[in-house]
Amino acid sequence: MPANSKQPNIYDVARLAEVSHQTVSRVINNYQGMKPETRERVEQAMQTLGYRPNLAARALVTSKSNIVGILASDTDFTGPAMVVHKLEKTARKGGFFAITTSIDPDSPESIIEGIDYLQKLGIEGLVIVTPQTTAVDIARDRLRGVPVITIDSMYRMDEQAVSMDNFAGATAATNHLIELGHSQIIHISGPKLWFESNARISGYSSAMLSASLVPKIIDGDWNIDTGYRIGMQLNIDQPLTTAIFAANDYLAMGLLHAFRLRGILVPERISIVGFDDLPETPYLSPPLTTVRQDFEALGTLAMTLLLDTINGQRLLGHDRLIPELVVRDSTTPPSIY
Amino acid sequence: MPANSKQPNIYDVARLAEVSHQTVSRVINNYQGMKPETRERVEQAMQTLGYRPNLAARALVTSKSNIVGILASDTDFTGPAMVVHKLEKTARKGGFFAITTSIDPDSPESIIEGIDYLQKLGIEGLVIVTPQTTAVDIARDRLRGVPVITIDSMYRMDEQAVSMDNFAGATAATNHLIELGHSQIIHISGPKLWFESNARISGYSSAMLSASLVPKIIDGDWNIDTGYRIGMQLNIDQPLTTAIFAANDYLAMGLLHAFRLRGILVPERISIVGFDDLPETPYLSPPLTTVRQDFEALGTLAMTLLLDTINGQRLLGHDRLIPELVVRDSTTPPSIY
DNA sequence: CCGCTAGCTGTTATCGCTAACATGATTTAT
DNA sequence: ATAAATCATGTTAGCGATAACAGCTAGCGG
Repeated sequence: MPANSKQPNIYDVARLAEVSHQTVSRVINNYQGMKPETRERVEQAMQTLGYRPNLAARALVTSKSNIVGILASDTDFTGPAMVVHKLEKTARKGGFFAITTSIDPDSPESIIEGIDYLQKLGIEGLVIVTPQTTAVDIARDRLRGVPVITIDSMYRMDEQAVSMDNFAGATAATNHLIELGHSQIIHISGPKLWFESNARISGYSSAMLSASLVPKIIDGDWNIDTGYRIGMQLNIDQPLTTAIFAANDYLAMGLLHAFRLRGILVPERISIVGFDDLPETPYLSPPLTTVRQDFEALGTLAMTLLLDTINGQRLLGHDRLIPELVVRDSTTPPSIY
Repeated sequence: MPANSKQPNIYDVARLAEVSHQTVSRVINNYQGMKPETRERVEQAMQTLGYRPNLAARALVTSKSNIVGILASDTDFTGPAMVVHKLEKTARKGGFFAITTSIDPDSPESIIEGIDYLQKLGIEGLVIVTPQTTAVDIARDRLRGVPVITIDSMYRMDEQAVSMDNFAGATAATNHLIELGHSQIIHISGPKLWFESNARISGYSSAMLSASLVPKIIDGDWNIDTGYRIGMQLNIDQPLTTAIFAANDYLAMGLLHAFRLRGILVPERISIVGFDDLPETPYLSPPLTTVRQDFEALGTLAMTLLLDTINGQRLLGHDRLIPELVVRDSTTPPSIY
């Protein structure tokens, strides 16, 4: 095996098949209008030589890299991970390579660095999965001419984006509590810089106001121990609170744990709703009422849109997925006292 | 901005800086031994033109793609996600691009497809994060000459790999239970095809046998509802069982929930140990004793090794990380009855 | 004051492929 | 039967970079 180590190229194939290299190129590119017999011969030759087209050479001459970028935030949350996974799969199915770069969404430098890195590769499109506002602007500014699509940016409807309708999800969660008869409902929000947080806050507030109730928001983030800390400190008697809508399941789990330690019964004393429907939520004590998002559909949709745009088959638009309320045992009507 | 849309190339820079294109190339490649003044001039020109080297052209002439592949399994578990994340970061820091391809680890075709896909790009190295045996062999067979490194393959010590010592982790978990005084300890395993499962089974069995105890293994997988189902069905009285070592935290969480429903007290009646240290494990009821793995270190280490090998600075070897037992409230000495 | 050696910079060829045009062999139209 | 149109394939040039070597200046010793 050490002998002729070089990878065969298009000329080697051409020689073996006794055609010109251009004919080989035609076979590779599936050109219609050549003798089936010739094509056969070329394919035979490619087979026996184990020929593989050199993408760098092709990229050089066509100035098409066949690569799309994915800019994802540092976090290891399951949602984004599933989205990224589907993005990659869909890209591959569409004949593209997807290269994922993770960034620290709070550091503009990190974002710029990530985008420059992708740009070096000559990406033909970009999907941003960083649900944080600044990345999009930076990307559009630096990647002129390259289609950029965002996942989730509900409150900037001008953007080219695929979004999970967090507003609708939050509304559904809040309305569920309202319909059960709760009137003192607190929302524990996610971090302020995230698209999702804001959309959920809006959805919650809107539902509360529509029911002539007063929104009350406690600032949080996505972490379980934040939920725990808030749960340990929160005074739910004054003013009397009977329900909490947490911005994600981790917060809800932290709350559950804190209330368990404090002897506050869920759902008897207080109802809790989460958001995300993590795999373990049905197995919590009590099983958590939450909002399920179809991340896989989100990823597939986003990449499909992007590829269609690259291929000139469509212009980027705005598409939206509606999450679904999953009612479990952590919510009941408020008890009478 | 629509005017001269073309990206500037090395010749444009050369013209502006009044040097030859080769001199520009020298600047790009940080060649030592040119007049600082010339370099300055060239850098100036690159700056004003917004020049970016074309990687495809470079790859073509150097036959170095500067890309490494990551082959990861379909799963969305946090552990692998963190590993992949660090792999990418480390690759980027080392001047490489990392392209992740997710595969279905149970389908050889999917593996072959993924590898071929990566090979087309001309990857210079590959990290396999599919903790399942077949992928490695396929990769090595198809990617002759390209260094391949595996994450976790404890039981094939000949391989070039970085591994989490699941055997040691499982031993630690089991010994912890033994030292507490348990003698009837069941292991609920992960899926048989995974490296990790087998290593944990071995570690458990070995610890049991060393203590002259009889191993008892129930086949499971990684899913929480499997843990739940097993927990609902398991007869822990006959023979009397006082402790369970679950192959991962999800299984443990499923067990916890089932036992809660059945009124079986944890840890009073039965102790439970998990594996992984998911973020929510400290907040379970009771907080879970588990085994923590430093996935980030694992990813960093693996990619560092791979890049060093590509750069010819080292030969791939075998490196190993030891996980750490984290004792919480779900384990106590067996109660006397 | 000449030639030789460094020290910089320039010239030419080449990587593997596709685009654009050119050519030869057929077929069709008249 | 002959010009024109069609089909299948071949030829040439060039994408943007690096490699390898060539060439030009200085500075130094003799």
